Amino acid sequence: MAATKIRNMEEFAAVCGISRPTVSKFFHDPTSVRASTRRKIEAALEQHDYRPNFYAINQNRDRTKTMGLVVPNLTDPFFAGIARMIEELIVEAGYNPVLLSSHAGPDQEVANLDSLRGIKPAGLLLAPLGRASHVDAVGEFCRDVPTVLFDANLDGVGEAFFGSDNDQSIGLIVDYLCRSGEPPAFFEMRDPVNPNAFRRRRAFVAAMERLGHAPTMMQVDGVGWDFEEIGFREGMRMFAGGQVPAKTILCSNDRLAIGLLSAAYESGLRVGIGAGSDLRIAGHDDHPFARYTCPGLTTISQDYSAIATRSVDVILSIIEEGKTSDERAVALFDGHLVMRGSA
Amino acid sequence: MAATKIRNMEEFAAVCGISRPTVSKFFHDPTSVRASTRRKIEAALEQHDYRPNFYAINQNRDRTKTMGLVVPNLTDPFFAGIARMIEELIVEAGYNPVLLSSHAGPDQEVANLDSLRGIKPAGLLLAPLGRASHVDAVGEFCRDVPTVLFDANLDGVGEAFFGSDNDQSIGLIVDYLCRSGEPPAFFEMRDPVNPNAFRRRRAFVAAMERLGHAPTMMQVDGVGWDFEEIGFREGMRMFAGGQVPAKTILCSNDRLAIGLLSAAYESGLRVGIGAGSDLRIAGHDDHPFARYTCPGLTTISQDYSAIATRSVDVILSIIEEGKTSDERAVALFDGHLVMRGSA
DNA sequence: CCAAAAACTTTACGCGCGATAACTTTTAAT
DNA sequence: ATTAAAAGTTATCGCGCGTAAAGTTTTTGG
Repeated sequence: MAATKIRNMEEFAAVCGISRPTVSKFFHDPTSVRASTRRKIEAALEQHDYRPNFYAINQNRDRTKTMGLVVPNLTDPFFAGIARMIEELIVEAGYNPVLLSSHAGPDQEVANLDSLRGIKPAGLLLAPLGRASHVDAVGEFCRDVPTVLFDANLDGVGEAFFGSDNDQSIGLIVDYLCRSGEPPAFFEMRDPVNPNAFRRRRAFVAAMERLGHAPTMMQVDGVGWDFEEIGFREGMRMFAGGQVPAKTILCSNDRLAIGLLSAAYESGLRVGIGAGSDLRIAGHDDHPFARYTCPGLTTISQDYSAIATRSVDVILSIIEEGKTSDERAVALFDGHLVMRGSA
Repeated sequence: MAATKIRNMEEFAAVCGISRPTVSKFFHDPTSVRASTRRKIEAALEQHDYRPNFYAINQNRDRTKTMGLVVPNLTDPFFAGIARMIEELIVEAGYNPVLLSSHAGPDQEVANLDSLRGIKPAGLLLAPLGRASHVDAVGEFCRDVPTVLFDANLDGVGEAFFGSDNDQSIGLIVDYLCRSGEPPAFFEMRDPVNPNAFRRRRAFVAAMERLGHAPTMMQVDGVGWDFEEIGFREGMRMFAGGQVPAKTILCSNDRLAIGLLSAAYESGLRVGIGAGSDLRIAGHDDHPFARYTCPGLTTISQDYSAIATRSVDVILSIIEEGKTSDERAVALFDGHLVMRGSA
């Protein structure tokens, strides 16, 4: 590190012995300059730790090298996990991810997009709140900035959508549960905040009817994102006095199931598939802790990796090659059954 | 929304019927202009949705209105939770939080600080990786940007540190465990990545010796952040054949305990305080899922709220009032015992 | 070795805003 | 009503970089 402090690209170019426009080109794309000049610049870079002013670079750009990444709730391990995957892919592609969480609701979702607008992102990867989202506001943003939705769809919003096929996955686990024991009842929140809940409800009804069973719904009260608490509280109520309202319960998501399992344990009920068990409980999502419930939670694992990869691939190609097709790409990936002890 | 698109502050000022410097003042601080002109501007704002160019604003600033927030691992619910708390406080104070996770290790921690440097943040709230951190690089950053550490301390780095008093909290739970049953053995990773592990180890030894017991350490192999997996795997090994290496096990953190509880269950051992129980398991941190383990996990809840509040308060006062004292503020907050069924 | 192509240099302008100076108008206090 | 203080106006500069035009040097290929 030399004593001379470099203030701007002009000074740095002087140190390199190269003109400023060429240095500017170098920072835009190192391969666009002659190998010999590139070496000179890189040599100078090692001695003087200069970096172009981030704000000056972007001031006159319509699009920057930042990429928005907005998820419903970062404290939900599912979204934390997929956000991390996507973040890595974005960084690999040479973009700068800006991670925001809409946990406070649709207003914050819009606020997130609003603050992103000021940053002029090259694109946005958005897992919307879903039914609760202010679709108009989100849609308007998508008209200005290339956007790919994932996890939850909003009809016609964004250039593409990638998520899980709830019909397939719920069908799969309903099939399994019916085949291996009594048909399941469906445990969910009456008025859920999480995006895919309604699709799963419909998928459950469809799957049960397909198999010739009347669908039993267990819709519990509760607001917000504290699903474990809701599952636990309503479970305690259901199981009061050792009552079992159904021999098999399929939860709309693993976090509800985790609460329900805990309630069953507290109520002295044995959950599992063994002979002495009182009921079976299954979930959906393959939550990071689903392996460690007691017993382990039988569930559906979503293909996070496929969702993340496709989402990033598509947003990048839209940004870098322009919109190639008029069609809105949609792909739903299959979930896989993960059999553990609980069902 | 009017048809005329506003391109810059000049045009917007014209629409307002106000001069540009005054409009500039308004955006810097709305109360700094006369109420009548403020109304004019706000009226125009409702019709033309103009926002000052983010990059142009910050180009000539040494310090911006952004605040760095760097944590070791966002997929760890503990850090996700405290990050969210801090984020809210930062937003309330009128700053823009930039959230980064150092999950890939010390190199990424430095890379995070490096990319923050380009953004010229007003300050940084840093939960460092701890022992693994590249202390020199982190320290150098702190000399340029006001920084408050939280959760884990690095000696002499940053303007202040706020965290939990591991001596107090471990002492508290060791006391409780010794008083209510057999003295605990300490279950931890031999070479932990998480910040406070070593302090807790020392605190455990000290607490046991204070009570006149020989400290029993159970140090297991395993690398990375997948603590539940490590706790489960090593638990299964320990409990093989129904063996119980100790009647009471205190885990270095809840995530290890969650894995261990699961292993105990799988091994047919009954965890709890009841008469028929085989062993007791306790943790530390009051993980969001600690309530829902089977049985519920007895643990220590850290005072997240105090840590978050103080950290933000101090960084704000340093930024806005300058460094008032030469002393590096340090405060350790007490943990509280949360008694559940597991111990 | 020579011509064409590629890369580089010099010069100059613009982006959107912050900031200041010098001057004018409005407001508040006597 | 008078006057000083407060607020607003006009004019102008600078920030660090992108970018384009015109001219010069270096590289490449036959």
